[in-house]
Order: sequence, then structure tokens, then C-alpha cells
Amino acid sequence: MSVYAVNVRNKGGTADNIRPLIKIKDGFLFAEKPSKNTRRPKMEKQLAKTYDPKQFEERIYETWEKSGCFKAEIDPNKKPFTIVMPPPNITGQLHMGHALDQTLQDVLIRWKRMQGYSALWLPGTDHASIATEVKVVDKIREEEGKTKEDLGREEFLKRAWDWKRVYGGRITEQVRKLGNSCDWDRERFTMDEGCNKAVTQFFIDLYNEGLIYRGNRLINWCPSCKTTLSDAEVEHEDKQGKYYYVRYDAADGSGDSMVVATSRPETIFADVAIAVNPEDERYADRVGKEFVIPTTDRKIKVITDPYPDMTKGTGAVKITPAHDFNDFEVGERNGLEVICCIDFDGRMTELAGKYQGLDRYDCRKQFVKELEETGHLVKTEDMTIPVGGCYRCGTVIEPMLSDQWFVKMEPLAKKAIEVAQNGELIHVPERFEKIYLHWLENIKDWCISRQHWWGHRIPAYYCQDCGELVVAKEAPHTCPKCGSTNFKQDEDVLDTWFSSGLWPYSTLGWPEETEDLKYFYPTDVLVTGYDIIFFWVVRMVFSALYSTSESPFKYVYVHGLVRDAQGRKMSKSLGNGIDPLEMIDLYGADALRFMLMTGITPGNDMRFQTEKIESARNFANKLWNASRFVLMNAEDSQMISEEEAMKNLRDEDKWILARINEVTKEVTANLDKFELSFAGQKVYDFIWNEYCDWYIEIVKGRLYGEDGVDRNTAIFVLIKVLKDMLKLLHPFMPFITEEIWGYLPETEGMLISAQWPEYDENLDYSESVEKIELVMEAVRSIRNIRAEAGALPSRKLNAIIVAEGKAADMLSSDERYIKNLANITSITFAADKSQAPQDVMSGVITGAEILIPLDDLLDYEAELERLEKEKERLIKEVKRIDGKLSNEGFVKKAPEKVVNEEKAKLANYNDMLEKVTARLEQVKGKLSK
RNA sequence: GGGGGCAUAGCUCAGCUGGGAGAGCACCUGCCUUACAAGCAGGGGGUCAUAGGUUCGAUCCCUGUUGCCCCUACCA
Repeated sequence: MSVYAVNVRNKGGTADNIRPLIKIKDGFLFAEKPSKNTRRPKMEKQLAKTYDPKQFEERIYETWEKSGCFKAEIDPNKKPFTIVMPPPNITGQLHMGHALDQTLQDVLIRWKRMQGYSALWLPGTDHASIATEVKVVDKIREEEGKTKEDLGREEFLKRAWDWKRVYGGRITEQVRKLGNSCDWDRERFTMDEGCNKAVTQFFIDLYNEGLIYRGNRLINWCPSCKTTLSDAEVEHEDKQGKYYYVRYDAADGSGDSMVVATSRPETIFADVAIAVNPEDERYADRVGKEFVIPTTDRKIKVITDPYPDMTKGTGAVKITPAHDFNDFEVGERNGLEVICCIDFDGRMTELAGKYQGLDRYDCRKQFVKELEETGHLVKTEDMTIPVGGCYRCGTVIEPMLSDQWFVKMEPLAKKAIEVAQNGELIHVPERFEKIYLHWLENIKDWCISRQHWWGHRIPAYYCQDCGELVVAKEAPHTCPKCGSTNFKQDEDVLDTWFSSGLWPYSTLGWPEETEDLKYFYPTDVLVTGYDIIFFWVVRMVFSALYSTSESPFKYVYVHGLVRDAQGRKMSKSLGNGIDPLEMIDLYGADALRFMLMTGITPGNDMRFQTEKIESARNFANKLWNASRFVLMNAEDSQMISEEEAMKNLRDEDKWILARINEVTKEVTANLDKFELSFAGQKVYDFIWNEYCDWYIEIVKGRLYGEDGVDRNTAIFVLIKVLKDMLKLLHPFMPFITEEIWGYLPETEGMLISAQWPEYDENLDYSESVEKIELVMEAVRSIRNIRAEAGALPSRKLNAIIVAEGKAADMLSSDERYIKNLANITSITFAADKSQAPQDVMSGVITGAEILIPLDDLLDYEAELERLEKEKERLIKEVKRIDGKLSNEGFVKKAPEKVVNEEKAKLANYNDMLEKVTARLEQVKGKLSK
């Protein structure tokens, strides 16, 4: 038994109506009637009559997980729907980005599951090579005072796996708090055995086809992390720097000299030439001559190359192939030597003479001073200089010449471009396709080797006797060349993204042809932030196209970033991050999810504002209370059959049924188009503005009346619509909807497994819809008068409705709704105003005029003001539509439907305007008396 | 240099296929009305950045301008 609801009369008042509701085995709901002995809880102990997610979220998640409803079965009778979760780093803590990303996925998965798909959401984590290694290294240093080299590779990896076991599960626990319905039985890790198999296979395949090669090339080197980085891992930033204009003297002692500008004077030691543009007449006579590198005795030649831009600097460029990507190319073109003056620690080599061993930046300072003193520094210029930094630690990247492994990108990229262009891969929103294509069209070879231990080790073996290289799953027994048995595996590991790139299919069993792979692959949607399109999405696509000949997913659904309330990126260093777990604790996971899903535009960033999550929580509370209300009324009612109920529907019942039908259609269409925000917003609006504000209020009269068909029908409809609402909302707010579902009469199973509602196109209640809409108009008008006159709710009011024809019929047949909703005691209908009392306030609606006698509360000045405003509005409308309709072009060219609508509007506005004007005159007359 | 985004109410943002400018929060007025004060009812507030163009009709489509933001790139 569980206490479901406590009805407390007043905030600070007494609790007089405590009704624990119980659910019994056949699914019907009864309640223990409050007995005289029911103990009234102490004030501070009173269960709030408010929604309290802490009471059920955790419990419900456990129930779901235990029931196995997250588990996707291979079912030939069902269509599969698959999403693989972007694996969070094992080093990570759940942040708002995850919350947004994963909620989007859960909404889609839950919706598709309810639609009858075999919906698989495959979760997992990423080994995050560099990030994890750094953490483990730190831990060992702090706890044992040792370096990883002290421990050795094997022992270090053991510690790393230990670390993974302890901390790697932390994030998946946090993921559960969001309510995500992932298939935990299929949880994977990018470094587990299966993924390792896939990585090795993929590497070997690419190698055998010449798409992976080992090369001695310039790479991005982080002197702090001591590893190579891919181009995507380098972050460019403009920094304040200087151009140094340095004079190189002629080697022949002629006194001739050349001035070159450089932002990195410390690389001068590795210069191998001075290049000028072949067109540049200023330097034509210097070409081929030798000049001396300042402060040294090394001589370099002047060469010509198209690279130097005559309009920049002095037009002469020093060429340093070892420390600059452009210069490297110039060097290759001209067959120049590559020499390094900076080592892998970022310190100067012996080439720098007395500066050897000095940090590159310290060297710059001292060397510039020396250049100045020796008169070689001609001038300096302040300049903003783009600098590449390591995405992890920010250290300035040093281009270094090094033996590394590369993936030849061009053939792979070509296919990835094709699938986007021919529609096999669709970006949502569309604009991200441009970004994707632009990147692929300009892609360079991908450096994949990393000088770390934690990661997938490169499956390459070197013969220690003859140096032969063998790429294979395991070390070969004998060298194919020299017969030696002495092999050593490559020391390096692979870029983390090399394994993440295989994620959509390695997790389903590839390279084995598993049942999972056959059924669930290719996947349907990949959900991710725009910030990792380059890192991840493109790599998944070209990898999968190579391995499986298919795009790994049909849709890429791209979302933006969650920023703080000021619009700043959330970051650790700013300390402005908002912890999703804290928000869940305060407002509940449903509120967080709903807040993240609504009020956003696909692909755009959003700001996290407390007001938004509060409003989502308030919405949950609203639904909670509406449900509580329905259940309280249902508890002692008699269940009636659907047939019987449908026979006895009244206008408001038909209206709300028509509305939920329409909303179902729209919400489903929105979800089909990935318009999650619209979908969520529509459900919100329906529940609050239609079901709660109008339907429940209309129906109250029937609920408080005598028990009978009318009452039972109302309860039937209340519950029927509530059920559909819960279903439509469930993907967005799974917990509260599941909790309420559990208390509803005649529900079978859990909501998570319930069937998504379907639009019924045969349902036509348009007449009732029209009637109720007119009733609403009348009610609003009366409420307005009441508010304006300052008539308290306790004040009894009567109304006279002056109307003829259809409006009169419609309003009189639903008169009791107006009475209930507008708090009116009695309504008199009249065909004209002649018999009506004079001391009234009035309102004009479609086809009718409403008069409210108010005696002492008459406020003609207020009414005058209102009527004048109303008249002004109507005149504007009439003028606008009149203008439209008297425009020949409009009547001729606009769709007939639009023209007719405008005509109908005009007639109505004219009618209302007439009445308002007449009444205005009347009021003016009264005021002048 | 190349590419993309944004500019709508005091704030944060919607506005999905061109046809009467919306929400949440904030603000003002009145209400503890037997589901909900995390609520109810009523109200104020916008030249839709700017200049043109297309159209019968533009917040929406096209072009230019201004102002912010992001991504990308090898300017010595």
C-alpha cells in the first residue's frame, strides 16, 4: 500500500481530507475512506500536496531496469530502431551537455519503443586515452611518488584498469539518474575485448590496402603531454605577439644583407634557406647568394619559391622546415634539409649553440636580446599571431618532424562526402551538412599514433634483427625476411577517436557477423553536439563506409551547447558549470529533461536558467494535481464501458476528445521531423491550457452532482484523455507519467511499454468544438467584465445574452458551462435588447452581446475605456481586411480558402463593431447624465 | 581569408508551408474559488536591427548595410 495523495485544505490550514489511495491486484482503484480515526499529520510532517519526485524517481528506475523493458530483443516481427550513445569519457562527470544529449536520445527511443519498434539504445563509455592516462599518472605520483616509467608499461596498465574499474562506472550510474532507458546488458567500453578486436581488424584492413602508412612527417607535438595530436585536437587562438625583423648578412663579406620578418626568432637556428618570390625584382640579384644566420657561422642560400607573398613583411621569408608546416612544404619542393633546433621537450637542441637545453620561450627572450645587441634586430612590430594550442592542456603546439602512423584520408573522405550528397546520410538541421562537407573536402591525412600507454596498442611489429615491419593481430613467429623470431611491438597507442570511430558497429559485434549486427545495424540516428562533428561524426562515417559499406546511421541529429545564464560556455576553469545531479535533486529529473527539451531550436545553443527548470517543475506539479483530482473523483465512481460512455458524450467531452486527437497527430508529426521542442510544448499547452484550464473546470459541475451516467461519462473521458496525455508526455517526463499511470484504473503493464496513441481520422466532433469555442469566448468576456467591475467571486451575478440564430442556439444549449466557468447564477436569453435592463455592463462576442446587471458596481468609465479600446481594435481589423478584400490582386490570386476566411472574419468584425459602437453611445449617454 | 549562426516584449527565447506578433519569467490588479499559491482570473508591454527587392500580401524568401557570436585556415 502506498500513500498517494494527501489533500490539505489550506497552506497553513488543516488537513481534513487524507485519503490514501491503494491499488489492488485487478488494477481497479479504490481508496480508504477517511475515517474519523484518521490521524491528522502534524503540520510540519504534512506531505505536501505537491509533486515530489524524490518519492518515486529512483524506485521507478529500478522497476524499469528489473523488468527488462530497456532490453531490445531481436524480433523479426518488429522493425528495429537503434541509437548508440556517444560514450562519455570514463574520466568524466555527468554534465549538462550529457544531460541534453542523452535526453534527446531517450525521448526518441522511448517514443519509438511505444510505437512498437524494437528500440535499442546502446550505452557505453570511452577510454579517453590521454585524459585517463593523465589522471592515472597523477594518482601514482600523489600516492606513491612514482612516475609511470618507474612502474613500467605492464604495471602501469594494471593501475589504469584498476582506475577504470573504480571510476569508470561512476558516470553510468549518473546516467541512470536522468531516467535513460538504455539497454545496460549491451553496455560497452571502447577498450573492451570486442572493441580491441575491431580496432585491430580495421587497422590491418586499412594497412593492407595502403590506407594506413608510417611516415616521417611534420606533426603537431604537445611538449607537455609529450604526444602527437591530430589536426582536430589543435585549438587555434589569436595571441598578442611580435614580428621581429632580423638582418642576415651576406656570406661574402660584401656588406650586403637581407631582412626577414619572423614571429619565432628562436627557430632561426634551424633555418635552411631564405625564400623569395620568383617575381620579386627587389631580390632578383640575391638569388643563389649565401647569407649567414645571425650570431652563428652557418650559411644558407636564397632560393625562389611561389610561397613568399611580396606584399607581406619584407617579401623574404626564412625557411625552417622542421618547425613550420609551410616551410616544410617549401623544403620538400626545393629538396632542402630538415634540421631541428627544438626537441620533444620544447627545449633547444645543440644546433642552438649556447642556448642548448633552454626552454624555447626563454631562448627567444635571450636570443632577441642578443640580436639587438649585435645589431641584427632591425625592428619589431606588435601583431596578433594565430597560435595552435593543445586541446587538453593549452600548451603551444610545436610542429615536429617525427615517425608516425597516418591514415590516408582522401579516398575515405570521398565516400563520406558521397553519402551525404546522395542522401544516405541526413543532417538535422540541414545546415550542418555544409560544415561536414567543408571539413571533409579540406581534410589532411590523420596522424593516429600517440605516445602513450593507455589505449589500443598499434598492431605493428618490428623485427629486431632486420627491421622488417609486420602488421598483424599478433607478433609473427618468424620474420618473413630474415627468419628471426625476435619481434617487438610498436610502442605507441592509437588516437582515442580511432576506436570511437568504429563505435556504431564494433559495439554490435563487428568484425563478427553477429545477429545483433544484422538486425540493429545500420543504426537510425546519431545524436551529438556540433562541437564533435569533426572529431567523431566524420570518422564514424568513413570508418563504417569502409568496414561495412554503409553509412553507420541514417540521421545525424545535431544539437548545441548548454551555456550558463549569461551565455558563457560552462567550464571547469570558470566554475560556472551547473551540475545536472544537483538540479535533479532540487527539481527532479523530469523537470530537468523537460526544460532541456523545450524552448530550444535544433542545433542552437541554449542558456540554462533556473526559471526555466522551475517552470518545468511547476508543470509537473500541475499534471500531478490534475491527476490527483481525477483520481479522487474516480475513486468512488462506477466504471462504465467505453460503448456506454461514447453514447453519452456531451459537447465538452467531444471537444476535448477532438482536441487530444488533433494534438496526438501534431505531436507525432513533430517527432517524426525531430521537432522535439514543438512536440513537448504542444503537450504542455494541451495539458495546462485545455485539459486543466477548461475541460476539468467545465466538467466539475458534473462531478459534484449526483452520481449517474453523466458523471460517470465525465470520469471516463477524464481518464481516457489523461491516459493519452501521459503517453504523449512520457518520452519527455518518464518518471511522473509512469508513477501516475500506475494509479489509473484499468491500465495494464507499465506506461513505458504502452502503445503510442494514434490519430483517428474518423473522429469528427467539429460541431461540438465550435460550440465550446463560443462558450469560451462568452466566458472570457464575462470574466473580463467581472474583473473590471471588481466583483468578488462571492458576488452573485446574472447575465443576459442577446443573440439570435445559431449563436443563440449554441450558447443556450451549453448555458450551464457558462454559468460554471464564469461564475454566473442565472442566464436569460433575449432576441433583442429592448426588454433588457439598462444598468448593465456589456461585452460583445461573435454573434452575441452579453449584458451583466451590476447595480452598485457599475463602472461606466471603465467600460467606456474598454469599449473604446475594443472599437479601435475592431476598426483596425475591419480596415485591414477591407483593404485586403478590395485589393483585386488578393481576391484573384490568393487561395480561395484564405479569401473566404477573410470574408467571414470581416462580417463578424463588422457585426461586433456595430454593437460596440451602439453600446459606446449608450454608455456615453449614461456618463453625461 | 573561407564558412556558419544570431538580431522579435524588461530578460531568455519560440514563431515549423508567406496570409490576424507568441511562451516562460518579470511587472500591474484582484482572488487561499472543496486538484494545484509550484495556483486561479484579468491586464500592461513589441516600427519583428536597418535599407532595398520579389509578391496581391513579408517577422518569414532574395540582396546590401550595421552589430554581436561561433567554427575553420599554413599569412612569414
